[in-house]
Formats: sequence, C-alpha cells, structure tokens
Amino acid sequence: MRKGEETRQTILDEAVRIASTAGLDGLTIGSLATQTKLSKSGLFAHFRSKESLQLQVLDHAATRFLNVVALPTLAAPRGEPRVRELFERWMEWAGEILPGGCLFITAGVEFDDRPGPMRDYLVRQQRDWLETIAQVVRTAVAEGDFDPDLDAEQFAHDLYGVILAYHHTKRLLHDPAAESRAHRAFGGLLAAAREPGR
Amino acid sequence: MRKGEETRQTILDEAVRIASTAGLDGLTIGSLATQTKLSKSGLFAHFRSKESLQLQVLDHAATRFLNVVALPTLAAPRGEPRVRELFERWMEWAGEILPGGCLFITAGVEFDDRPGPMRDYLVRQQRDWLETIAQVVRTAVAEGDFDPDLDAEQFAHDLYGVILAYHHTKRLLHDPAAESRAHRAFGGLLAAAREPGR
DNA sequence: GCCAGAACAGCACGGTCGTGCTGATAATGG
DNA sequence: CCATTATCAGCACGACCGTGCTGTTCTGGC
Repeated sequence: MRKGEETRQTILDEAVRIASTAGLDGLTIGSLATQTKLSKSGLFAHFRSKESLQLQVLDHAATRFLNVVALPTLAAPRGEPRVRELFERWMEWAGEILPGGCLFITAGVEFDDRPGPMRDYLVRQQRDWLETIAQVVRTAVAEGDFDPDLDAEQFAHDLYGVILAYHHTKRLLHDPAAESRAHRAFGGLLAAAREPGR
Repeated sequence: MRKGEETRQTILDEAVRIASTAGLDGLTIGSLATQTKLSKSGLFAHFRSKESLQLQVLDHAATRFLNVVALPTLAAPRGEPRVRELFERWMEWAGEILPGGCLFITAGVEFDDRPGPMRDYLVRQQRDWLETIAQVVRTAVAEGDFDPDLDAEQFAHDLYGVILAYHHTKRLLHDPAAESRAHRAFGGLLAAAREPGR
C-alpha cells in the first residue's frame, strides 16, 4: 500500500516537470513511463485514465505552489511587506522552479477553450488564487499601507498581468531584463496603490 | 496556378481558427482536411511538412494582425490617441477576432521551450511588435502627451501584460468584467505615463 | 516465513498521427 | 480545343497514442 503511493509521487513529480515544458497534452504516458523507468501499463495502472493523470498532475503542482508560494507568503508581516513577499515568491515559481516555467499558465492557455474537468479545475484554482491575492491586498489596505479606496480585485488582476508579462518576456523572449522589467512594473502598481484617488 | 493559391488561403484561414483554440500541435492534418473538405494527402501536398504548415499558419495570422491591428493604428492621430487606438484594436484581436483568442499567445506558450524555426519566428515577431509599440509611445512622448523621461520599452512590456491578463481573465475565467478590468489597467498605465518622475 | 494482495511487466488492440507514392481529374496557356 | 501541368484523391506505411487483459514479481501483515 505504501510503495504504490511512493512511486505515484515520484511519477507526479516527473510529470509536473514534463508538463511544464511540453504541456499536459504533450505529456504522454509512454514518455512518462520511459522517464520513470516503468512500463507503460505499469504506470497506467496508477491512474485509470489520461485525464485522471492530468488532473492529478495539476493537483500535485497546486500542492507545490501552496507550499512554495502561498503558505510562506502568509508568514510574512501583514501589509505591503506581505504583498511584496507574495510577488517575489510568485516570480520565483513562474521563472525558476519548474524547467518549463509556470504549469498553470501553460495549462490555462491549453485548456481555456476546452470544456471539461481540466478546465473546471483550473478556473476554480485561479479564482481561489486571485481571491487570496485580493485578501492579502485588503490587509495591506487595513494596515494603512495602501489607499483605502483601492480596488483589491483590480490589483490582483493587474498583478497577474505583471507575472504573465514576466513569464512571456523571460521564457519566450529570453530577455535578460525580464526580472528588472517585472520589478519595475510591480513598483508601478505599488506606487499607484499607495496614492489616494485612482 | 491560381486555384492552388486560392485553396491554400482557404486552408490557412481555417487553420488559423483551429489553431487558436486547439493550438498549433492540436491542429492536425486530418482534422484540417475534414474541415476544408479535402483529402488528407490532397491538403498535405500544399505544405510539404507539418512544420511548414505551422509556419505558414503563423505567417498568415501575422498578416491578419498587421491589417487588423498594426496598420490601422498608425492611421490614428499621433500621440496618446494613437496609443489608445493601438490598445483598443489589440484588445479586439485578443478577444473577439479568432474563436480561440490570440493565436500568438497560444503559440508563444506552446513553443517557448522548444527550440526551432517556430520559436525563432515567434520571438522575431514578438520583438518587432514590442518595438512597434515602443515607437508609438515615443511619438506620444514627442507630442508632449507623456512624460519626457518615460521608458517606452517598459511601457510596451507593461501593456503586453495588460493584454495577457485580459486574455486570461476573459478566455479562461470567462469573467464578464474582463473588458472593464483591462481598461482600468490601461488607464493606470496612461496615468503613470503622463505624470513626471515615475 | 508464509501468503493474500498490491505493484508491476508483457503483449495486443484499434485509432490516429505525419508522410510518401500512384493515378485520376481539373485548370490553364498556346 | 488540346495538351500540359497543377491540383487533388486513394491507399499504404511505420510510429506512437491511450487503454485493456493476463500473468509474474514483489511487499507487508500475521
């Protein structure tokens, strides 16, 4: 009973890596079996279908995201410092952690036009994350670091745009200035959030 | 000689639509043949390989983008109005024109980790577009609409982030507020661009 | 240390992929 | 109007896909 769970984790670890570069469709049972030194049918037995595998890959990545980004963020001091911490950790996740960048960005683009469990999972997870960001921003407002009239959801939306632009600039364009551009964009958001009246 | 070119255009039109939703890998010769009422081999004869087809699909979409976004933008009055026109047309392109949203965003995420002609084409095209944006912004600076110290490349980068966030919010989340969020984000960029000193 | 059951390998299947080859058919220039 | 050439269909191929079935090997509780 325990052995199976252990190899399942090993498989999912590798699957997340592959999926981040090749996408969740490009992630194939055969290649994953080769990479993990298992037979195709032996690996398949762990997941009863490919869609189930893909969902578990997404969930596995979500757990890692929670541990690497979300939870440590909440350990930072309330207010703007916590917003900064969130951004820094999110950037690391999007740029360094996985060989192909952020899996959720890849999967989001891949499944945004395909109804089904995969899309549903992604939407739920993205909404949750946006709400988490907004909540962190609201505490910063409550702390007096940001303008009381700041729209926290709008800030979360704009912050997502900064991360997406960073991902694009770094991973596609291979622009060495990607980090500094992202930081300047983030700085702009912070400045606007501090000033009252828009 | 002319008949072949005509059907080739018809094929590419349909191919761009399919690729915008299914991606350039999901775009398969068989499905494309079915959709265009051609035999698989008959269609294949027009393009000598799948990679050639994909490149031509990208190029076909680039031509449409040029006609729908880039060229009309340059017809708008110089300065901030032209920046606004660019943004509005770009948003239409990213949200309405193709059934699956912006093909370049999809393709960019799909090929950002795969070296080869496809990636090279995308990088070149994205760099050109960013430079075009920066140029439009610089004329707005020259017109006195924006702060003389404004970093045009940074503005182009940030604007790209707004479009990416819009694409994400609209196509994945199906958020009806996607348009208004994007406009507010754009408004923030404009406000920051007008104010001197950051 | 045995033994039930979990974990895995071997093999085979129908399907679809990209890609060639061989003719039939249709379009075009003289 | 005809001949030539471009345009397309039919068919076949090897490869790989996801997925079942049938065993063999290993693991853990008694």
